[in-house]
Amino acid sequence: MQFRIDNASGRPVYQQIMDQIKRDIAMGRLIKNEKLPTVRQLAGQIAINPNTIAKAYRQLEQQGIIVTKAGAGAFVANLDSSLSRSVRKKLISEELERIAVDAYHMQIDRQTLLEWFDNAVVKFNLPSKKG
Amino acid sequence: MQFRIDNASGRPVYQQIMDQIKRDIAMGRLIKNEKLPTVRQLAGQIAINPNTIAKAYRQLEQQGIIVTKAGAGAFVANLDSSLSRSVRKKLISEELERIAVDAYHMQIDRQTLLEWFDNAVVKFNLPSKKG
DNA sequence: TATTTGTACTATTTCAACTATTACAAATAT
DNA sequence: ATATTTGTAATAGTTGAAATAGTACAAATA
Repeated sequence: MQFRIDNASGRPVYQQIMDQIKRDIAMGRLIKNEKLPTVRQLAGQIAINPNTIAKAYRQLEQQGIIVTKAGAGAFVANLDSSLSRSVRKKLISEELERIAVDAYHMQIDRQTLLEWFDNAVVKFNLPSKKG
Repeated sequence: MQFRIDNASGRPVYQQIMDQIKRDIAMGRLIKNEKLPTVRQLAGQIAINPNTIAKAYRQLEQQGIIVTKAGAGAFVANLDSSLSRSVRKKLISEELERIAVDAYHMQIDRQTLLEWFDNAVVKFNLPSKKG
């Protein structure tokens, strides 16, 4: 598994780890029950402290995205969003609105933004309705 | 002008200020050349340090969203995105992809996400093509 | 039974965010 | 002119998250 950490991005390393694992799962590069790198492996590979990886795994588990077993390792969990629809809508819509504001100030027209949106969404395996 | 600061959100206060000003402009609540609250006014109203407001204004000016004149105040600037199209596309697309990943893990289907996207975009005055 | 694995804990360092205060130059009002 | 208001700059200090360093422990595995 390949990781790319950008120390100049301002984004905390443990969040970059989380981002990339979530992204790989969403793109189908990591599948259900697949084993993730061990905490110590990944810490060695990226050359950072094991605690930072542990923090990322801890939060991913809390979000229900991976399952960890002491002694065995960390594994991709089943999809199971325990958040209510209203909470999910609120979280996603806030982000979407922030993007719309940025698009306004960058003078991006509606059609172009929709095009970029489609390009982004098509990369991931979102279910279709009733799917 | 009304401001709402959430100290528990984890988002820095100066960014919350920026968010709300950018949002108000994008929604047409603040129009070109309109005067913003003074640094000291706003600091008093929100009960935070003037430096924090100054930081927000400084960055908004750097982004070309407002214009400031010492002695006069801060004003809404003309729309003028100096960023290249490729840079704008990269910035926006990265955010859109992050949302798509989150939507995947929340098991949000394509149609629903598009619907939420439309709801978000319609709130702001994005130009139409050639507009 | 020895090793590997995730977890927990404490201590320390680093840095961004924020506060507090003072000072200054440009714009404005009188 | 001159006093006031404005954004800006600078210094110093506080707070909290992020990350490092090291040790220890219990569960799973070989």
